[in-house]
Amino acid sequence: MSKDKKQVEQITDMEVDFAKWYTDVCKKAELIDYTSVKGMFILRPYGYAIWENIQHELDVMFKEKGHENVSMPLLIPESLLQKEKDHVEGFAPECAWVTLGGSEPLEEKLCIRPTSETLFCEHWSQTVHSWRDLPKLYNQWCSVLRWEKTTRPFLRHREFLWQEGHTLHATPEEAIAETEQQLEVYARLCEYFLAMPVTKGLKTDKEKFAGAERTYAIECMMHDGKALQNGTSHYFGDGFAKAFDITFTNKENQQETPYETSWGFTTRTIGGVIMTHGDNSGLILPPRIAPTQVIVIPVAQHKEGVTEKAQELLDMLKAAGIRAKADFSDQSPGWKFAEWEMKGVPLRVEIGPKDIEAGQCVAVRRDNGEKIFIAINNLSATIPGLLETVQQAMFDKAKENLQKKTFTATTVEQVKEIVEANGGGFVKTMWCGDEECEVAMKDKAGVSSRCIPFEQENLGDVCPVCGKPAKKMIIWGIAY
RNA sequence: CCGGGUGUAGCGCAGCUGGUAGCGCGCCUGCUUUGGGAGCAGGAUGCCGCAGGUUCGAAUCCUGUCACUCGGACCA
Repeated sequence: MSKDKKQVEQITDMEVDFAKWYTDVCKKAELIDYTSVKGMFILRPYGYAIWENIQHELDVMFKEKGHENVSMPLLIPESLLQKEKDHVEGFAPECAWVTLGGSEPLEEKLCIRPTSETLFCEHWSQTVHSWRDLPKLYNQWCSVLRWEKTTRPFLRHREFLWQEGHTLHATPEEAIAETEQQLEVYARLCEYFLAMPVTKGLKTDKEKFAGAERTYAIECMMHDGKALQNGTSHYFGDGFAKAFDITFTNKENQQETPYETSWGFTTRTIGGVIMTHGDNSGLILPPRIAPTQVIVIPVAQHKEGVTEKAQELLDMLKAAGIRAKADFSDQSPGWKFAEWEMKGVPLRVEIGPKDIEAGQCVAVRRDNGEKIFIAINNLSATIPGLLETVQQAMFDKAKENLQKKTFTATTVEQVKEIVEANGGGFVKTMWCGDEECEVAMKDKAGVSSRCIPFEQENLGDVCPVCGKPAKKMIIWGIAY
């Protein structure tokens, strides 16, 4: 084993260069690949498998809450996009347009959907007539296009996969409840399945979605101290419905305007998983979402009985409902260890001649490297619990990191010092609610508002920027 | 979009005072190995990012362009 080879294969240490570490992991764990068009990424089978698992868990939760999946068109006529003023102002700058059909110029140019509110609205304006038609609880799995200036794997694609939920309700109360309910679904996905602790809250007016009355979001803390938003849920009031002339007849035979929501979750979160859990050996995947939960590695597989025993273990694990694979390739054991660590498989099971003789195998945890000897007879009974242990340990570790990077401050100078010392972090302060102070905080301390958390604390009664009475506690940070 | 860096084999790189491309790893074949990225022997692989220009001749010089990347702005 030459030193040079190791250096070639190794990823950059995250302490040396976190950004390089991140892209190294994305590429070397074979999650993603670049294409010849900026911001257009290939999700390779392993990366797509993670998305499929996320997709499945979300889809189950959506359907439990009564949502139905639909498929809307890719293209939006310019006139349709322009119906809601705030919405078009927010999205038009990053829209891509189709102006030709074959060789014929189009009469009206068509926007490649950056999001589909307008399409749902147009559809509902024609199909919703009665209170009996409500609520509409729709969801779409698709990709959307936004012409971003800076792109990064998972974190910012020009085309990205997501789901967008769109719902229509008879009352504001019902719509708001829907918005909050779906935020909880996202929080559940992050915390229970992805082992990422979240901070739930409301976006400021400055940061809210174009056209929304309220935007809720969940914010996660990455290993380097930067914040990542994972999922947003918007309450539109009746703004869109009015702009698109959606009305229904209520029980009293009167015309009313319904209330709308939308909520979205994207592949960006996979970037969040990488930056929350990964280490210098590569990816670490939470067991509940890992495409492969257990990798069986035969040691000295040319020796009599080893391959057969490894196959036997694999069959046992699969029979126990575990997503398991075995690596029978002719690479050396050391190579396989490093490779599957890179790919973040939560548990490795080694089986070699010595183990077979002892009637055992060795399980190694990806999250902390711990080796556990397991009698082969007990394998199927032991592994599920071990996967649970890993899942929980990953959440606890991420939570610890979140707590370590969460601070409170009462002055702008303090915010600045904390952020500079920690490369980011969540800094909680009071806030008067004025956008001017929000902008000033960005200028003076280099942070933007992340959210006004549901869980409020009393950190005093004045705004650190203007000194006027403060209404709310807000969280600041540096966002991806 | 503004500023810095980088594009040469699958990966990492050398060659860049112009003369027609090289190293390491990987890959393929064979044998020996196998508990932390194995060893030996043989073999294959290049629109030198792309497009123009200068020149007898360009990976090398000039212009443009595209992509990656870091910072900033913008954005969810």
